[in-house]
Amino acid sequence: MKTLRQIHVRVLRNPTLCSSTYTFSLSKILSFCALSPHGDIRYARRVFDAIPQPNVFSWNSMIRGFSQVQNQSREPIALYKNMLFSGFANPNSFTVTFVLKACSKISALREGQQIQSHAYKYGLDSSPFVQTGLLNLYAKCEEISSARVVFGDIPDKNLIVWSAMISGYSRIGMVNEALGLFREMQEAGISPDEVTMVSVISACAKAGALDLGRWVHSFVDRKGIRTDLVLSTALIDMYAKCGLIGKAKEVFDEMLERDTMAWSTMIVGFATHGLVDDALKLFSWMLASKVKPNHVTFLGALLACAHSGLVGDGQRFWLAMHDLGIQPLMEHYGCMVDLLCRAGLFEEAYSFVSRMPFPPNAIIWRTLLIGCKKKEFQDKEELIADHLLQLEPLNAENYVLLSNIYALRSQWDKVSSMRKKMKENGIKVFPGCSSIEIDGFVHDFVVGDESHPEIKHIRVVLKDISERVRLSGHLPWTSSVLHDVDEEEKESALCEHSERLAIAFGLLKTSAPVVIRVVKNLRFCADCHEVTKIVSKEYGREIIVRDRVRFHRFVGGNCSCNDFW
DNA sequence: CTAGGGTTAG
Repeated sequence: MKTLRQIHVRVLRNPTLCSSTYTFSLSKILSFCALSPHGDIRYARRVFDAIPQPNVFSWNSMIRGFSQVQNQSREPIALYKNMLFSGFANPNSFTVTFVLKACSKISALREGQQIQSHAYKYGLDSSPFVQTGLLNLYAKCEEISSARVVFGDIPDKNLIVWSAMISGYSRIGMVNEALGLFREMQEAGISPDEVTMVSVISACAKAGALDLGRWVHSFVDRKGIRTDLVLSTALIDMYAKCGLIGKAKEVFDEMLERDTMAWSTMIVGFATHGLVDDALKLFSWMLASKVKPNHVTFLGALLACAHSGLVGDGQRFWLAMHDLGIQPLMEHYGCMVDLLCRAGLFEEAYSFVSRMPFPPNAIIWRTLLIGCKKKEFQDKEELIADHLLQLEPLNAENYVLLSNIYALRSQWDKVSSMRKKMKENGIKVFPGCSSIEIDGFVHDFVVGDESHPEIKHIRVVLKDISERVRLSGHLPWTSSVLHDVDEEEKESALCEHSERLAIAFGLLKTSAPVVIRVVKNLRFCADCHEVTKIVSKEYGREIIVRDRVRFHRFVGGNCSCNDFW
């Protein structure tokens, strides 16, 4: 920049330059300032403002420069609009590509769609870069069916196009579609590279698809695909999320360089497995290796503390975070509230929430609500319930949670008033869903859905499990698979129903550890925990259950995670 | 001067 400023001064002071050379020099200076990692976008802006009629190259440099800066803004879109208004330069395929990328980064769908129509108007829609830009815009905005339409319309699909579509499916958790497309891509004769594989591995992680994840890992090795920083991080996350925390650590140890995300992924992995010592040791090692922790790293550390009741350590991390200038986000507050509630410090949790610098969200209120289940904290219940229902009057989860707490206290009038409120607001319960991977295919189990081709066989196994649970002296769980029950009973049986289905099906077919992922609205309640223990013991099978928060590993009827309550 | 990738609280 220092040298460039000197050149800039010489250009400005040189009276012999003709106007075209002058403009050309300024646009070269501009593009350096806007695009080089050593550049300065504000300097670029000043240079740009001094060019009377910037050409398309200069506009493009500015648009791209502004979409490269750290905190995303609408500046590239504003520049694009100014370009059209100025009337001196028409957008070309580069312009459209850059501004579409800027739109995807901030999920500006409407603007992106307008740019799509400009692309047609200026005849740029045949450019492969514009096509990929559009595909990626829809994918990033989670408009996956529009993305698929764009994908279908691209005649010659190259590696980048396939990767973008697979990544789109993977990001929103449409795992089978992502993996299906990966197979189609190979059938079409396109070889995947490390970028494609990251999305495929991430899809396996989201699905808890261990068998498939392992196959993909060996595929990467077999094809000689470069295992770079990002790919290794994806592998760590996949093994951690599929229950093989030891394998995750192996990948981590083999890495030649590790950035903040790699460390954070490993720390969060340990924390969700209840391996608190490993998580916190890794955190210190990270600091010693001079890698800067970010907000996710601290979330992992706080998570570890919350899961093991380390209140003092959690509070020290909280302060350390402030010292490093990292502003706590909603998630960090949520983690602290959970930490305090689990340790039985409900009053502290409540006053912590009242001191928050921004209004707490529904998750925080729900965490508090679960924290005040103990009788002595009952007085705050109504207050929290009001906040929750005001914030999310249409979320069935809140009504079910409240109704269950009232039932716990035998306040049946309040239970029925919750039911009444739900009916008045026309709220439907979102069915629980579990999934399990067998032979590389992810089976989803949704409450009330009996369409699985092997449903009859599953019922036989369920009955058998039910019988074994009864024989070990426990009451069998309520299940609408086995009996017809009315709607209200069905609702309370949601959790049991789908998890049991998944477990039963897993025991039928696979000898690998059974990983069950609970997707929505469920928690791994004490009842499920008990039944899983019995099943693990009775069937002599290792079962790994992943609820939304962490892993529980059952061997011979014992749960090895040191969960803290 | 063009397009695709990893971690995130209950």
